[in-house]
Amino acid sequence: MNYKLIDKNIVLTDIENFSIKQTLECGQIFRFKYENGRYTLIAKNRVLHIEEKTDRHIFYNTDLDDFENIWIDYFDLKRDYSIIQKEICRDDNVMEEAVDYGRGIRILNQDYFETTISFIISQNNRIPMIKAVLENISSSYGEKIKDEYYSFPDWEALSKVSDEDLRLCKTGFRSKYILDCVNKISDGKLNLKEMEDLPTDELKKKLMEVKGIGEKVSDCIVLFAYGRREAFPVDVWIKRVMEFYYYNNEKTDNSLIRDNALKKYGQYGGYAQQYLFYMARSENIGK
DNA sequence: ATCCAGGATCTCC
DNA sequence: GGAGATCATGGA
Repeated sequence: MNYKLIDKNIVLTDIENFSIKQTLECGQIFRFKYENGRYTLIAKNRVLHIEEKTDRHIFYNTDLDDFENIWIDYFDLKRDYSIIQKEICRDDNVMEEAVDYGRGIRILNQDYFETTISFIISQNNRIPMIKAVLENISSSYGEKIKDEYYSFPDWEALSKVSDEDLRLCKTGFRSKYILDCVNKISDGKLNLKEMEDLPTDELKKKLMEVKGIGEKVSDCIVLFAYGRREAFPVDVWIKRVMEFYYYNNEKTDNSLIRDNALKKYGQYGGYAQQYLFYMARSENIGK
């Protein structure tokens, strides 16, 4: 990896297995857009513009301090993904194809609260709708960063919002789940920061005490926010693509799919899941 | 119009 | 502990 500051922009070169397009569009994050040839990401209370060229990425209007102290970790740039890719592709032709398809995916290290609320909203919902709801919540209850960009609100800001008002953001039946999460935090029954040291199974169970967080949503939260890369969320896409390729096109219980994946991919389950999800959804496999 | 979406809960057995 | 209906909302 090589990076340098040129005119208030960070130019990143010589890095393998990184694509901002694949990283943002693989379904792990919702608060971004693509416009005029570059991505705009809202995270870490900042607005970041990123352009991807064949031999480099350009991070606009940032500095070395932010890049080194925030974005390298956020984009998981220090990890060697070639080891992971080689390991999960062993005796697995389907995974080879999936890795080849999404080789530039990095699993982000996202904010606990925003990720929790985001994946509560994700249940029985579509990605464009999830993005719209999160934008509604941010512009209504977050703080203005600059221009039309707002931060995602913290739990204190959302604790002042009524169920009725939250529904105006198109959360639908999920508003009561969001409020249950916020209330548990304000009551001290849930502390997302303190939970970061728990073993993964206990962390998952603790999250699942919140109404609206089940097995799959909990898996997403621990994977995308708490760095638990062994987690293997089984959603409709993973279910379809795995039934198609690994289960002879036969209906298979989510719990069985997950248990088998945990055994097969071990500490790399989350990566395997993202490669499969990205390929399946991008190519409409199994649908 | 009917079905479905990065599911979870509630009810009933 | 498993099957089935239900939950808002909007796009296909």
